[in-house]
Amino acid sequence: MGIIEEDLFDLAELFKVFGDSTRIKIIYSLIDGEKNVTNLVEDLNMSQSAVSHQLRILKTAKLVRGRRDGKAIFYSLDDDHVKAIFEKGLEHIVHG
Amino acid sequence: MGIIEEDLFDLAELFKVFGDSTRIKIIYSLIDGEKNVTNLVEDLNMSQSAVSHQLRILKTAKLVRGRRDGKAIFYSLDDDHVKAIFEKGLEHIVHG
DNA sequence: CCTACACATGAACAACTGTTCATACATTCA
DNA sequence: TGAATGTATGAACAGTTGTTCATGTGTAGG
Repeated sequence: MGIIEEDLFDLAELFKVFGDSTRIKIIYSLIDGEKNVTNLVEDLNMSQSAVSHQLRILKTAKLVRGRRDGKAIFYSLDDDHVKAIFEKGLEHIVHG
Repeated sequence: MGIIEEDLFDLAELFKVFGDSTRIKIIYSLIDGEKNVTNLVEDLNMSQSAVSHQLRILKTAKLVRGRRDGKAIFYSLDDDHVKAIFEKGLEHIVHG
């Protein structure tokens, strides 16, 4: 497993996506299970626009994925790594 | 383990520190073991000032720690969590 | 002391980021 | 088709971030 400079760049980009309060709240909210945008807006108490913008960033980074059901779009964490990274970070917080 | 809003904020702040190429390179470089600033400057091929500025951020976030030996200051990862978080992130990259 | 070396730090500036506001797109139902 | 609901998106703007440049601090040796 040879790590090249590009991997380190990508890694920084990944953590950059985790490094925002709004996006972290979205990820935390989705650990419970999938939620649509309206649910998330209520959960975070933020504007629908702000949440949608951040969902797009999370989706582009392949951290969440969306599934349409009628008018609503339900988002969920894309894979188990997302939760794992979240939890590893949390460990560092609570043991600090 | 009740997670409150402040924890999520701190968590985002933590990932924010990981979310920069220079700092990720420093962390990666320190996985090998402690290094002084001059070593890191050569390793990253960046200005001493830029590296020092980022070291300060990493130190403030308690991700690295410094130990003076004569004129040099040797930096190392502060605890095992740092490496663990780095590696969890890397898993997501290489399986992408 | 004075110089050289190792590192830190403050100011400044360009680049980037996240929110808001307005508007557009998509789907359902009457 | 028209209205209502759910979501996405572009522009714009303030706030933040990382680098550079210049300078300051600390340590060892002569």
